[in-house]
Amino acid sequence: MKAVSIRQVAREAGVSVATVSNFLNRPEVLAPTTRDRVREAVDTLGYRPNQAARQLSNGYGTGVGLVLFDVRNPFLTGVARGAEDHLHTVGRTVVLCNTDVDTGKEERYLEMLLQQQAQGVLITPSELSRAWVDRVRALGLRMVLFHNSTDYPDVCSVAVDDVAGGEMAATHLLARGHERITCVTGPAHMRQSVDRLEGCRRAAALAGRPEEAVEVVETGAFTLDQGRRAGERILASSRPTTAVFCANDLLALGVMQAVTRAGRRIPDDIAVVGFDDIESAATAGVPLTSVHVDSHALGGAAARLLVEEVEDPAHRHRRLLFAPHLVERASS
Amino acid sequence: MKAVSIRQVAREAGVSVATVSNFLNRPEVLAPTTRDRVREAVDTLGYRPNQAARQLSNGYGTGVGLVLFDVRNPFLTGVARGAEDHLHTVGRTVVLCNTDVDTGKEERYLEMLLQQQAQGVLITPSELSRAWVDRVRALGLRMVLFHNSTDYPDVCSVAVDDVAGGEMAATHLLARGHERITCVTGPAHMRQSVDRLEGCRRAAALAGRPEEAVEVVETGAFTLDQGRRAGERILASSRPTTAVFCANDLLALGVMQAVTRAGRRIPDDIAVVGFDDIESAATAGVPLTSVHVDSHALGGAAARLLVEEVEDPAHRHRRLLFAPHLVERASS
DNA sequence: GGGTTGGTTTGTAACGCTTCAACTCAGGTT
DNA sequence: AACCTGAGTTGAAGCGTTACAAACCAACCC
Repeated sequence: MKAVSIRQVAREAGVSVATVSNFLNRPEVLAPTTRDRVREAVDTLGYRPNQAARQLSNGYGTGVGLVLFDVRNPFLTGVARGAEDHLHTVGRTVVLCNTDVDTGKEERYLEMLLQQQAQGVLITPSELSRAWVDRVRALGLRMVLFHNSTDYPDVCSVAVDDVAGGEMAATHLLARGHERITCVTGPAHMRQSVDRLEGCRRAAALAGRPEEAVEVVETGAFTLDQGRRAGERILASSRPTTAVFCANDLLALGVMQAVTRAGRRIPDDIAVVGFDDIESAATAGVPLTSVHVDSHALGGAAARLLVEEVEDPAHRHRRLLFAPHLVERASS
Repeated sequence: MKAVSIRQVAREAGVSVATVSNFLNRPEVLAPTTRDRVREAVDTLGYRPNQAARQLSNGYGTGVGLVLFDVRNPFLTGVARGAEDHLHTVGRTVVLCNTDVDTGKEERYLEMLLQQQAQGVLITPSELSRAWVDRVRALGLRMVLFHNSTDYPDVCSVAVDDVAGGEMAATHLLARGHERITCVTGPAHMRQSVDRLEGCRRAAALAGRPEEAVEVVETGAFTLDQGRRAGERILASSRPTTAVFCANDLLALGVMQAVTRAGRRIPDDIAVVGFDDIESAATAGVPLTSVHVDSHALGGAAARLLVEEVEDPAHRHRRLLFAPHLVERASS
């Protein structure tokens, strides 16, 4: 089962190996008759160029590292699929790496990708910093970050516009006639909490509502359980609400459970809007209105940026911000 | 930014390249002092072996193809993660490929993996047949299938024991005192429908119930919408039911929506059990009892089988069947 | 007829590593 | 003193490709 080499093809076609190599890489330089002869030889022998040899000679391979916190995160799964789709069409190969936000693992993966002479990495950086960026740069790895930060103009990155998302959710609720909005956020130090809340406030301001029109309920984590508790707090509040915007779908589902359990109707008594549009949002008892992010497009865009960086010497680093959109369902 | 080669390390350490190569691959043959000298040279120079060169010389690479219908399928996402985890620990690299059940795409991916001299593939075959297996074999690609079939004893495969799963779901319901069970299946030609139903029937038989104790409701697809319709049909039935087992969670969630909408209570009036234990099962309005499959373990097992096939000449092909387990929640 | 041209083709030196037969040499045997 | 042993080391031949400079050659020009 010895693989066919370029030399055998050359012999079969009665030409030199250089000609076969040209056939593979620059067919247009060959005389038409030669081209046909080589093509035939390739077909009859079932020749398959050896990627390793190619890479050794070229100095770089076709691999691209996809370094993610965890593919199981549905958002990242979409990103992975989007990246793979595009990279495949441009002849690249995707090497999947899960870091679990562990800088050690991340480091080892980058090291491995370097040995493979990967063309670059699409990465959710575990610990982004100037030093980190510089170090990866120094390794000679090109990269595109999945990260929402304006601090690194010398790296390409793609991210979601959380402020815009929060704004569209709140605008939607206000347009439905709700006077005030209760915004359930995650931990205050997380960018998502901050930005989505800011979008919410901006919508209120734009609609001419006073600042108190947005009431904040902060939770300790973006979980179902925390959502349930937030829901109970909201119901027990002295100033009842008719509209709740949650910075994430799990929180929203939790709030809905609490509300339903208390015998209140959704959306009649209380309208709820989430963020992320996870699968559970659509399949919930009362399907949840949510801010949807096109993770597939995001992954594709990252892939495109990387390929551009590799192929275009005039490449300029840039940051792509993706606008989400609202998916209206029964909960609002 | 020229990469350091083995030759430079050899010079730095004052030894031959063969010795450095030995240091890398069989350190135990070196004299301790030499070993230290080489180690030091490697460190100071920051040497990183070139994977392509290694592969060219060895005749095979470190890559393993992970060829799936679609990583976005939550089950396959888990499989992917499980496979990656294990392959990483044994120094392999995962190449992600999505086929969308398109034999053309699948074919192209296998071709590509062959050029990369991948060690093998873990695959959800788009169209399994004797001919297909033989062809992939002929290409010289080792493989492990994610497929539930006993027809190919000459290939390793891993799958879920659907019969056992159906049985545990039904046993659970019967143990709760339900006299009869309505089993909502997907299309009758799909293996999952058949096997899960069979498990259900087996449980009834084992519990000494008559055959009519299991009533079948067939649907056209494993979707939420079909579940809703099945639910309506069940509610409208002349022979009311108190327990429903659905061959998949989406069907179960649909049934639950129909039941709740009709003002009946879960689990008081009707108990529901699903299959797959997708995320939405846990986050549903009434958390859904479901048959859980450890996709991570499945992926890991497939990876292990492949590695064994590569490394152990005495390897025997085999089929691994994974027993699922029931996750009891509020719906039953 | 000799010279030029430009389209084609080719010989061969890398690319960086592994492997294996061959070699070295200190220490032990006879 | 001649010989053997075995641990440690090494030179060089690949592995399959690419790319470059050189060679070839038919057609064309003076």
